[in-house]
Amino acid sequence: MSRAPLNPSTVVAEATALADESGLDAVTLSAVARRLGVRTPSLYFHVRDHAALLDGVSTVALADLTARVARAVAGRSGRAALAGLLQAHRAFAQDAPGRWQALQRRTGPDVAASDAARTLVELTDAVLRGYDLPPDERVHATRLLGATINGYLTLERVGSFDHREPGTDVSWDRAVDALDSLLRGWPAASAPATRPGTAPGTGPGTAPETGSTAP
Amino acid sequence: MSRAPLNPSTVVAEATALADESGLDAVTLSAVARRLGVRTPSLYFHVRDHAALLDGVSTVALADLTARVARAVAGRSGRAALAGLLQAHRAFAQDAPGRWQALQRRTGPDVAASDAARTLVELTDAVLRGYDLPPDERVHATRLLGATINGYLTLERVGSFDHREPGTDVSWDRAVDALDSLLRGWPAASAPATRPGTAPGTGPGTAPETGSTAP
DNA sequence: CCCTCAGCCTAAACCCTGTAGGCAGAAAAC
DNA sequence: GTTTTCTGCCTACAGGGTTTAGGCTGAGGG
Repeated sequence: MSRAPLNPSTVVAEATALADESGLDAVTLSAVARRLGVRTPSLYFHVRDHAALLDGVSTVALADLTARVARAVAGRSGRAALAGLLQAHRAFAQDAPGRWQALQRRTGPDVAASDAARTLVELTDAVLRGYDLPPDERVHATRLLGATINGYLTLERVGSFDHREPGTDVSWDRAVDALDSLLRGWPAASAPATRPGTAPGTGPGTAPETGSTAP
Repeated sequence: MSRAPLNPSTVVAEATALADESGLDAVTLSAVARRLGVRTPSLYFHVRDHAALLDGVSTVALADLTARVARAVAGRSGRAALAGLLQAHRAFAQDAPGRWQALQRRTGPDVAASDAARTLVELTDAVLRGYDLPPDERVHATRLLGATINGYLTLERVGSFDHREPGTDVSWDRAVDALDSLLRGWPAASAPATRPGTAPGTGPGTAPETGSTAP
């Protein structure tokens, strides 16, 4: 096997492949170096350290997820868009488990500040705009939605749902219905003390509250 | 410092304390041995391996969480019980972060089959019985509830909510309202093909779908 | 007394992360 | 052409971790 020169994206791609095959815990510099046919210290020319390597995987993962979500919600609104959004997340977690795991960790600031992170938030907000939510409630709904997606996929992944019937596909369908129902009938805030400065803007510094992580 | 003889629960207790102080990743056999004033290999008389040590922490965590939930929902029903359940989880995650982390991992079968795990499911089901849910929908609601709790606490912990206002306490309150609203108005299943064998029993093999993990 | 065993120890194999310094070849400068 | 620079790899090593194997010691039992 002839050895092409390494570069950072090659190193990250190999780490990403390894993560999806064997889980994120298997991504060590040693293992990646072995797969690339070099000695471990040689990788330090291309990635700063182990955490930077994992941030690279997180970045790839975020771009992938964002692209999937964009495709899934394009041209849809209301429940169909919501279902698309949710299913994109679940399919991502199932198709690329290592990449998905890479989004469950606390990442460096570059990942949180990336364009993909911002796009993902915007896409989620776009889905929520199909529901008649008060503007200052949108951030709460976004967070709850992201929490639910992530929580569900985590529990599914670690087997928490394996111990009783029915299988998780049915519960997933029910969850989509439930979330749609919740968003259509989002409860009014009981306290009238709304703060004047809480517009749910998605400014450029916003990392996704919808499933990926931040520093 | 005189050295009392070690035993498995002492070793696990030290690991638990270390987890809460420095995070679950800091729990290595070496670190625990150092804190106990013994050499690392000496721990193998008391715990089988690293995974078993972490399972020990998970077991302690589960018992703690279950006790907290039991206290929080006792004598309450409806929204108050739900709020108590949710707040017990959140307080647990904040008071004992390492213990909480220990419940986010895939554990050995003993943890999933423990009495505490079963009790936790039963307590959650008891809370849900305060809502007018069809019996065969209860499992879906339980899973969604557990997913949401866990997802929220995870995202909060890794800082996903740090990037825009308002703070997460407000979103938490809104989430409690939202979940209460959802459970009160749980959507009917659209497909009439209910399977005949799907009674939502909480048999003794049931591990908690409400936040802890399974093998 | 001797034997057993619990509960610790050391030694060592193997793995990982990261730093320091060295080497070789290609490209740029003279 | 030669010399210099730099990229991109290497080895060596320090320091940390996990685990197995075998040894030692003191207490308890026969």
